[in-house]
Amino acid sequence: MSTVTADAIERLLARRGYRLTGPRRHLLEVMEGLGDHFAADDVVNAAPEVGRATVFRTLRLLQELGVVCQVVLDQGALAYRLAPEEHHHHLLCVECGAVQDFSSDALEAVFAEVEARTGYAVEAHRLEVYGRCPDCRARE
Amino acid sequence: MSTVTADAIERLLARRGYRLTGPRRHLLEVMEGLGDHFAADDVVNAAPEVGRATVFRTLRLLQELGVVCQVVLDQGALAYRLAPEEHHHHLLCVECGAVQDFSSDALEAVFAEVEARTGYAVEAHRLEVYGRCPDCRARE
DNA sequence: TTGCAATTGACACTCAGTTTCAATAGCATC
DNA sequence: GATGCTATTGAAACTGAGTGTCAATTGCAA
Repeated sequence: MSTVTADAIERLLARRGYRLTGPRRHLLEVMEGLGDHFAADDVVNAAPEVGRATVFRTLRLLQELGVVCQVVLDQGALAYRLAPEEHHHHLLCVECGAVQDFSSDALEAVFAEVEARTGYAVEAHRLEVYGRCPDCRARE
Repeated sequence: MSTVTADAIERLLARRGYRLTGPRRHLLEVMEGLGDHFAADDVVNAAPEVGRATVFRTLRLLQELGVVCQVVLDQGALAYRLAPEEHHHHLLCVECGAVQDFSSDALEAVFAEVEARTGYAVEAHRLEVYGRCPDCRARE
């Protein structure tokens, strides 16, 4: 899976005219080892041989490419996550911090309603859901 | 309206055992003058006689009381906003930056589905919708 | 192999938010 | 109205997240 991902991203970068550099490869590997979500500085610390600015630049680039997405934690802090291909939302456990993805068709109806009521043209959105995961619920 | 708000908040603070202090009064007034959303530092700058730490403490307190809410801007930066009483979401114009509120019953169905599918107990959520407002759409 | 533009790293900087702690000030009580 | 206790405040230094600059490096196409 790791090689598939690296391959896919390699092709993605080339197709968009970006170079496949050592630091970019390395950062992707590091992120795969960081769990379901991580702070920018986790990446900086886990890749000491890569410059701080490069970490942030790469994080931004990978977001544009759809490879990485942002997660808004319950207190408002930002974290990052390797993104699945499809459009998705995040479900966060407020107790253990786990993050998992979900998608929902019903959400489209919400946006259609909003457009009709407000006259806005909806272009994007962010939905983060906070709750307690099955494991944490069982544990108490 | 301004006095009603101040009154309501005064009672809210007292009811919860907080003191109604000069800085708290002053910050509320300042926020009312800052438009539909503002950065924390906008408040710091607009109230130079109040200490920086107090601004952040007050912002946090007012969030707990439901008087102020956070807005996640399209690039991920956090802003604040005086909150309407009811539960609501934000609709942001990516062109002019305007923020307005909306609510949606259809969203409840989404959460019910998520709970059923994942076993999570949903406790809270954040939904920000980005688009172009009627004015900006007309202007082009 | 070469050349050039994309990329990098070091470093200093900004912006957002927190911590600490002594000084101040609400507010309940007398 | 004065008193006293505790919540609150302000100054200042600090952390964490992200950006800007610019000379040096390096993919990669030719």
